[in-house]
Amino acid sequence: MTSTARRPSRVAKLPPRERVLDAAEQLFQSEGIRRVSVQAIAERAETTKMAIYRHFETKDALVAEWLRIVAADYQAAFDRVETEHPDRPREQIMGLARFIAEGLPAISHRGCPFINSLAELPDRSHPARQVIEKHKAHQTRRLVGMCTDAGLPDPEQAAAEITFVLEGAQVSTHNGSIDQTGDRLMRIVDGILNRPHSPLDTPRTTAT
Amino acid sequence: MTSTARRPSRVAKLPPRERVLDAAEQLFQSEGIRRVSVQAIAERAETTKMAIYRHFETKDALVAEWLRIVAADYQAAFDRVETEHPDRPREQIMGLARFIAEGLPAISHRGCPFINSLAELPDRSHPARQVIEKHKAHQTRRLVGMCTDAGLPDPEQAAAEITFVLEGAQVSTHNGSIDQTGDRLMRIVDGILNRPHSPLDTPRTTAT
DNA sequence: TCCGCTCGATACCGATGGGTATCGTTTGGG
DNA sequence: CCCAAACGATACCCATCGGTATCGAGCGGA
Repeated sequence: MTSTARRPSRVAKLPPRERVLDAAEQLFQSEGIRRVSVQAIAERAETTKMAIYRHFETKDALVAEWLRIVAADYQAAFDRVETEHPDRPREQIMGLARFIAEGLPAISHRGCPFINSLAELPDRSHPARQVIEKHKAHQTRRLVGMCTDAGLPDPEQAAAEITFVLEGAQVSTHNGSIDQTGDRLMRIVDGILNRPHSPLDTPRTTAT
Repeated sequence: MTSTARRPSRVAKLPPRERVLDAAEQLFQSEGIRRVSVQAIAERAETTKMAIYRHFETKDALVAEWLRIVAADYQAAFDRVETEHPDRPREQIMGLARFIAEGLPAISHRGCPFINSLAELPDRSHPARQVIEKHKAHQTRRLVGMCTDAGLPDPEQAAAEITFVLEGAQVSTHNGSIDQTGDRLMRIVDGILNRPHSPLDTPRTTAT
């Protein structure tokens, strides 16, 4: 999840812009956006506020850039499961579920960055919001594609169900209302993929 | 969801404390907690900041009180479906799902108050956090009870799945990544309840 | 060598916001 | 009728925070 492997994450002699993004990543994730001041980011990045404003127009721009990076991490996860399980859409989806499930412990204190940012940025005009919406739309499209490839009946509905479950698992992990969310999540997704789709049964509710 | 039926919601000649709670409810829901100043609440309630601080120790206490009210609304929804469908746990659960599904359009701009508050209040020690956790735990307990009564194999797992789906539907509605979330949600919950439980699969607690 | 860019440091500005003090006015119960 | 409590209004204090201005030190390239 928080992609601690992307960059050394050890603030060292990286160029300041990278150090700032590293620091922002850590602080935004653990403390939230609005609770973290630019000053705090500067200190954590071992630089100054001025240096930050040389690289980013405003704090909002920095937030948007951070979310772009997080989105790229998720995209990378999609890419990885696709290359690891070529032409095996079911295993690709299970790989995605595992990616989320394994990230759950890391977000148990603090939630999913997208969900949190959505709550912290009510303005739809905020640049970060557009990053999120674009990312989510792209992710949904890709998941629907996998469900289609997996031969699931009504792939859009299946993608919706998987999305709901993935998001919900993160929320429930965050508020601690349910235990063993990782295991439960894997079992649920497995159940969705291996559901016996009785051909007589399907024309029940107003399916598309 | 936002329970516009609970109180007149029309700021009139209610006692100031009620007017403050009304105003806080509307503003916190639509704008978020941290973006709403006490001053703004006072203006909306047609009173002053001082009057607010006569009834609430701090802003945090007001936030907690607001969430207590929201939680009570949800509890009322539980009570309602139980009395409307006595001894029919499946219909009770469907009623809950419908309660959430019908609330989705109202939260399409802004998300579920609990999820949002969780994101806005990272401190586990915040009084509002304890309200949320207590409420979520209670809700989970009740849902597990319904699943048990419904004779579902592994009721805890079923309750987890339903919870995930309900939370996820709210998140996905908020970020707009999926369309027709209400219909999809109802179909999913229906599928969970009417799933053919293969008798070999789960020799678990065959609770009544 | 010298020019220009980036970097670091500090001080500052203006706005916002939580919370308090004060004072005059309303209001309802004994 | 009278008093005390609650109310409304205003002004204020102080901390935080986004963003800016300035100045001097390093540093790479021509």
